[in-house]
Amino acid sequence: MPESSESPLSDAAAHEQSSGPDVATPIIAWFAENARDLPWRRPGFTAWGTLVSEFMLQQTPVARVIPRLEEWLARWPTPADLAASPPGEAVRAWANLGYPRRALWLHRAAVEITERHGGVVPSDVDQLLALTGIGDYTARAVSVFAYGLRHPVVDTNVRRVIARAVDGNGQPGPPSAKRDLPAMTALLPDDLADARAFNAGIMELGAIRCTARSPQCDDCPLRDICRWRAAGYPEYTGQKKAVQKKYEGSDRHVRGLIMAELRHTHRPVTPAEIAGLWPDVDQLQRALSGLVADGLAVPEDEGYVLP
DNA sequence: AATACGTGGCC
DNA sequence: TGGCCAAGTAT
Repeated sequence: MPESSESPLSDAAAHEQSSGPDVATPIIAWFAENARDLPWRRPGFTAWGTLVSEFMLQQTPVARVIPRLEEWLARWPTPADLAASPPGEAVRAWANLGYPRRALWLHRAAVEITERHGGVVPSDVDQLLALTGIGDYTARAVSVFAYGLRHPVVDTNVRRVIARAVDGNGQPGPPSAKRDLPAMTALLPDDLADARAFNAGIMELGAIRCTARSPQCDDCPLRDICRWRAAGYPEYTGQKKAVQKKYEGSDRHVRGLIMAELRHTHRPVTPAEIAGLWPDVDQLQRALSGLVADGLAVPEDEGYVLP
């Protein structure tokens, strides 16, 4: 009799019978050997640091985030420190990370954490979701990575790995909490530490091996069980992603020009200076109004300043 | 549900 | 060159 009677099936293996091959075990093992050395994986990294990193990582590449994150945490080591600064300083420190509303939202979240949670980043997903700028991904990421709670964490990397390895599709369909969370839950190990490592590992796999454009399947821990690979990498036939609009000449572009100007000075930016940023007066006015409406620019006597 | 929202690197 | 992509959220 083999050792199966003496070594019971692991939790992960137990899922196998109803849910296909075990995805978690090879990913956890791979992650233990291949995890990048990133700031938020350092021992002693705080929950606040995790929250800040997750805000910055929303749609912005890791390499661009790291220097800004380190500056940010040196300047504002706690939520209360950030809450005590003007929001405009957060926008300035955000620099070129893009989507500067996130800086405003992060500042607002810091105020909320200070007021509602005594300055301690909450671990509860629903309390995190109630904070400004925190959605389904970030709430779970903070709860899991900062506090070790057991939840599925689903980002674009995770969705892509599951689409390929489990569903046999080259790309995931449109994001859907209704489908994405159950799909990840079905793969999640029962053990707390394993669940955390699996969440981090599958995200890392999507980020550095199972990438969108050039997957390195020969070095993938799932190469023997990946359904997309087994099927010969069929073209994706599902719903196409909405085409990203051209940036050059867009309203976003003009907003970006104005924001760069506001960040680079502590003096009000005059209407004349703003007028010099872009030839189309109507578009410039539209961008400026939008920024004021968003709270990123504030009109003063002399011109516009950060909040 | 579709769209707006920055900035830059990569092939 | 230019389209695609990047740890999403709010509306």
